[in-house]
Amino acid sequence: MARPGTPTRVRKKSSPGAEQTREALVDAAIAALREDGFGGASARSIAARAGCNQGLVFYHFGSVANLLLAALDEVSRRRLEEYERALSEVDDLPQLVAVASRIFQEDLDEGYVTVLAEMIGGASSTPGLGPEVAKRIKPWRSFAKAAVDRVLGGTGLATDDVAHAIVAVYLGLELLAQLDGDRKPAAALFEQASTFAPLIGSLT
Amino acid sequence: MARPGTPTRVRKKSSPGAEQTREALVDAAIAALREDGFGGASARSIAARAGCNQGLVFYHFGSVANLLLAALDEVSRRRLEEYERALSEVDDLPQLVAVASRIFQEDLDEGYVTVLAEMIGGASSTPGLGPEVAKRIKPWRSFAKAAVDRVLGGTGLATDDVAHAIVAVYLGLELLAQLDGDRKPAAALFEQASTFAPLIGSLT
DNA sequence: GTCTATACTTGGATAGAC
DNA sequence: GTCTATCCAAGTATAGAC
Repeated sequence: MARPGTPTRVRKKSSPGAEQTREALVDAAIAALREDGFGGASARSIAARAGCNQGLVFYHFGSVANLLLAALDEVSRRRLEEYERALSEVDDLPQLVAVASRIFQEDLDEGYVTVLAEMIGGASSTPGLGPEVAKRIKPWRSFAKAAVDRVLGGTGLATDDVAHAIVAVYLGLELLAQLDGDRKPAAALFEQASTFAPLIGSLT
Repeated sequence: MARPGTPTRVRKKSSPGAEQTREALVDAAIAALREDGFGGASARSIAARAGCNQGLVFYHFGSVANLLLAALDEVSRRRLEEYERALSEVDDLPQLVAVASRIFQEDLDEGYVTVLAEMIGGASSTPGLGPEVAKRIKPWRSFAKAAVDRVLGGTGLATDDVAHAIVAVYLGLELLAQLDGDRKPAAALFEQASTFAPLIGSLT
């Protein structure tokens, strides 16, 4: 939300190497996007979170936009790894909904989807950023399609469209949850979905 | 009425009246949010679009944030009016999907949902803006619920959750369409929905 | 590699002329 | 009511010391 209180510090003040600093900046950028949004993710605010100097943003990443893209890369890497792990347990639609529910809860708690949504929304005001963000969102969409194919494949359904809708719901629920500061409606929705999943599953 | 010697000046010729300027600024703010996003909607960029001076933003609205909220108000007013008109033609789920499809297409073409999504996303980086935006999004949610109730009411379904999901899909599809510069996936999704609507309708 | 200092730019906001 | 001028804060980015 809109910066109440002290921002999250992700690194203690010692004398680290280059790799530590890069990581600290990426983590700080994630935190900044999550807590202050795209507009609040400035070189200065990120560096303050990382406990290092503002100039290091440009030394290590060349520009703020590049650092934010690196943050998006990192979030994608972490989550898709977790998603793959979770998807391997899934065989049918009810299971998928249950797993998706748990994972989405994690995503909201950790603010990962916030990072996605803020980068997508923010891309419109930074020339050239859009295509780079799109490139990094693509794996999420591919994953969604793979998950849908796994449980609805061979049913003649247009899994492309279903996957697209799922990503849209994901982002939209995040926007609303962020706006309200309330994740309960999203949770309730997943509960509804889990009661309907067997029904839909039996239709196919 | 006008006394002799003091002709009533309806409007100065060289400069527009206050109301015209306000409207121009609001329209310009909508355009700025749509084309340049929240981050690109500065007092200077908006005033340039409106063809007037930057200082007038503060004279008429006090702050940029207030102008953006006025823009959101105007978008809500325009669209909800249109929505109400459209909803009155609707009696069942297939009709609702058809009407929603047409309206959503309009929303995308005119960039109305972009304004919503940008304001929601941008609110995280401007202290105090979140609650104000939430207040203005509420009518959209109420409308969605009313529409859902109209076609699914009395079926025991949790229409609150369904309406919440619909708003989420709406915002999410917009984010993705904006990112890709492509509205076709959203259109395809509505087409899918219109083939499934009768099926769901018959279930209830 | 990291820090300090600084040039440059943009944006929010106000004062005062017209 | 509108415009010009200006101040001030914040942000990007670079140079150079350590």
